[in-house]
Amino acid sequence: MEAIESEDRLTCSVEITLKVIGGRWKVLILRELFFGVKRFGELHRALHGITQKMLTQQLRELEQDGIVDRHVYLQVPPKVEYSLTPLGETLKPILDSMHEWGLKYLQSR
Amino acid sequence: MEAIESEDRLTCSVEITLKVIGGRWKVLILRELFFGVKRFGELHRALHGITQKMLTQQLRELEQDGIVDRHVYLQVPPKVEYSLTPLGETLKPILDSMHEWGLKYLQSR
DNA sequence: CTGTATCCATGTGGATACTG
DNA sequence: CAGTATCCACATGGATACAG
Repeated sequence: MEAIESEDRLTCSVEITLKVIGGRWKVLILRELFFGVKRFGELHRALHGITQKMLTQQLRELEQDGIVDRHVYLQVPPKVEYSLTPLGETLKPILDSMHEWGLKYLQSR
Repeated sequence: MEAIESEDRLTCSVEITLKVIGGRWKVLILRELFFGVKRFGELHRALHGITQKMLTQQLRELEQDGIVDRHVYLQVPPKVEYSLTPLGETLKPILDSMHEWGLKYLQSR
């Protein structure tokens, strides 16, 4: 799952949404960011098992897709904060309903 | 994306939902089935570019996940109809909101 | 602390041919 | 008509080491 490129010709806008949130770790990253602003290290600790490469990669894609904002503090040691953009916030109802559906799905099996 | 196995230990129920609908062609297949019962060949023609293998594979996974129902008519030539299960129908609001979000996303860029 | 760079294993999806 | 069976290319994701 990579960031959405202009060459993409997705036939269905559902696929657009799926491409934005469909990365291996993206919904987990978004869940953390719904709680508030997080630093790189905080995200790294919160998402057990993710590698630095993957975290960076997924964050870059979310950034390119306009979902998360990256704020770099020019200091040593470096400090980078990630937060949801207004567009990113609009994903919350969808993620919530997917959460609800997932729970019901598990109960029904 | 494969069917959900009992060994899966997904930390977040959003991921469950994503796993069910996240296959390469699944949301497109679901869109067709929201219109009503469809035969294998109808789906094959509707989803331009999908191979028989992929269509079969994605349908099997949706079937295993309890989303679609497969009805085989014992006749020659064979006839197989696919439809949404009640559980599958409950996905419609989510797909609808993803559709809405995708549209707004495209407009905002 | 917050990343890059490299290399590599695996999975996912696709082309093609064949079948009950 | 509705599939299976092979074979294969590429993308995705991960381990590890290194860097500003």
